[in-house]
Amino acid sequence: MAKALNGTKENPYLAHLPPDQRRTGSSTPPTVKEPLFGFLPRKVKGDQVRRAMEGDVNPFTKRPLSAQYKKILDSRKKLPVFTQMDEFYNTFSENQVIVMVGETGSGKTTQIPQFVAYSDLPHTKGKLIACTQPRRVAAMSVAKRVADEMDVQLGKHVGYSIRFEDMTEPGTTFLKYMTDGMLLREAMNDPELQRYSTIILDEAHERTLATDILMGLLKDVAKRRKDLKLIVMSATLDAMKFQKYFGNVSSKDSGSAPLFKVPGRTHPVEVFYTQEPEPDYVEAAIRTVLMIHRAEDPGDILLFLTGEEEIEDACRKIKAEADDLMNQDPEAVGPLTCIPLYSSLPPQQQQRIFDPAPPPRVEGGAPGRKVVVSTNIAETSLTIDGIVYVVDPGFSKQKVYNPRIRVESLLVSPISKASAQQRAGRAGRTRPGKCFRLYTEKDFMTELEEQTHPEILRSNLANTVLELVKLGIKDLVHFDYVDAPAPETLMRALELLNYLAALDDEGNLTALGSIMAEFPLDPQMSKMLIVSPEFNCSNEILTIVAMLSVPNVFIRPPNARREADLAKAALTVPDGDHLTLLNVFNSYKQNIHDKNWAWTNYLSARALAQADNVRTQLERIMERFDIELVTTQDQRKFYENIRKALVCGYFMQVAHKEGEKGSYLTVKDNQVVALHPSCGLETQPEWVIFNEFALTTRPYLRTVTEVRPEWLLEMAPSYFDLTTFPDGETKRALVRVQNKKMGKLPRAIDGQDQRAKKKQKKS
DNA sequence: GAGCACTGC
Repeated sequence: MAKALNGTKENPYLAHLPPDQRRTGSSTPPTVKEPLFGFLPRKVKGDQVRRAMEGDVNPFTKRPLSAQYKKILDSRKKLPVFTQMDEFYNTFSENQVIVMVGETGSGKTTQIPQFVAYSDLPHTKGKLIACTQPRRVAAMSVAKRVADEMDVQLGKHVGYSIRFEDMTEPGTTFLKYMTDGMLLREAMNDPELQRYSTIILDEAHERTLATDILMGLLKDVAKRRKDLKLIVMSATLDAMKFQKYFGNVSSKDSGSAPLFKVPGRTHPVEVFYTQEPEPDYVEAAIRTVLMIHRAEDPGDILLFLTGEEEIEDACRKIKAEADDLMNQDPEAVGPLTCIPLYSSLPPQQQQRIFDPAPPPRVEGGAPGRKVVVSTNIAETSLTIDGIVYVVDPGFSKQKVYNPRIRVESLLVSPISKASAQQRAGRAGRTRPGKCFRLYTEKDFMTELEEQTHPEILRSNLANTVLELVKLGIKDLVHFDYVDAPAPETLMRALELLNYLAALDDEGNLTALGSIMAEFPLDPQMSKMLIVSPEFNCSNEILTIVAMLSVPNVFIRPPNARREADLAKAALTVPDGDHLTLLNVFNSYKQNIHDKNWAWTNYLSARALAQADNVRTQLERIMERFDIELVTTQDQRKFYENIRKALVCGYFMQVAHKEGEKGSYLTVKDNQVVALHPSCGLETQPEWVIFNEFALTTRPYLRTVTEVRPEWLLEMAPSYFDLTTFPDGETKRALVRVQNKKMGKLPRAIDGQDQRAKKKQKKS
């Protein structure tokens, strides 16, 4: 039974004080101001909390509360969640798991964790409350806001934890905002998550890979740890699914976790559909933007398109046509600025979306208008105030995974209803707005999926499977997924991990696999990094891995392609793109004091700095496992050793040249591919390993390095076991290599191959 | 002779 904070022996609030300072056994009210007097952990009522919040002393720090605190408190009281505090405490006190629905503007992300703090009193027990976010910026900015609201310094009682930045103070921080991926990492080393009293999964409806895995883990942990509470916060449409999923955590629950619902605070948005389907959505979008500009009241426009090129193109066209309109009728049509927005834009240029709309061209003339043309980034990650009109063609680029050929690629696909709703909502942030959907109402009702498929169904799961095995989940097929991935996707992941020797034939984690899981990398990369000291090139592989983990460093402006290509050629290593990446990074470090070096060489300084950061992080992990950092002293072997180490990780991503036209076949999967035009190889070697299979205008291999076939046989004998290898030209080439290696004379191909050859001739 | 939706460890 929980005891109240009233000065009895069990008073956990005083446990940190020396015994003589504890007011034990006394029935007289405390002489010191104690804002949390009488608080029973997890039995707290709304009126108690409100009284504590209204006091003069910070209940958590015992310091006097500032005037700023009072001011923020007044604005907090106006939030919809705040008015439902009593209901929240009733639900929270009585249930281990609750699902909460809080629409945009309800204040759930900032308020609920604070409410929980008053109930859990985590600071008295050395525990923490965690609130996960899918994005780093959100974790950081919300933590800052909540620290202000609680009148504490960010990083003390309230902090955040994201990759590369831990803004928490052990022993002091009791409320921690963090990325979902970060909590998943923590779970790998503390599967019971003992540090936490309550875990809040925010934005669960986004269904990121990490949130989905956390839901499965936490459901299980909650069954074992009855003291752990969970709050799953989501948008309306998904709530029921989560309620059912968490329904059987406690035996007394009747198959459905309770729902706590808080309305949002947004303005109405009127939605319009087209009468007929639009054959060309970009053209229709441009037309609609111009129609709004001509005919609608002042207010900024947000247009959703799918990618960089499409956006830049549309911006040019909108600008040109809007200028025409204004010149034809300067009285009626105001000036228009068109601002592109996508993630690979430098942050400074992304800031332009917050610029005000242009003023009228002449005094008293038609007002100006701002049009933001954006990818999905404006759907969740970035909020632009002042948007009144949204134009939604109904498409976005989405990741899809094909386990059959093991290829992850981006495809332009129709969005979901939930996504369309989210987009429309962007028009109602500051005042009532309008949303123009460039598809018919019927298509909306019948063609669009309710929800975007969760990421777990659209991804290669090699990494996730390794993490799960490290977490002690043996039976991956029967893991309690919210949505189970395709069995074939799991099979592919297990197969890859087995070939990499991260898992043994029974699916158990090997010592190597255990170390691999510690690296925030794809298993192929952690494998080659771990084995690289054997080839005397761990310094170099570390750099290559870091470079492969950040966005493309090569910049190619449309108006300076030739110059950019020349700059790149000067840094190119002809044996392979991986080696070029190494060379670029080393040159960057050598010229680190020349601030213009990256710019003059058409390289992204931001991506290079990021690579440096990643490299440092990985280096620390290597140190922890005593993986040496070494460099080959024999210059003649320098590149060869690196290429051998690359094979140790990427032997399943090999292509063999077939014919003379530069066409390649991927080994075993037999996909016809070409080297990407950005590839820097000076010849077309017979054997290459590749980092990426890209499905764009046609299938391409990106980031390619030449390898020798005898290395394949040597480094990955089980994968290249010729007795089980599928017949074909690739196998015949490998047989020739093997025969030569074994000192045999070149001889006629064996019977099996004869048959294959005959078959090939026929077709 | 192309392009990189977005996020995360």
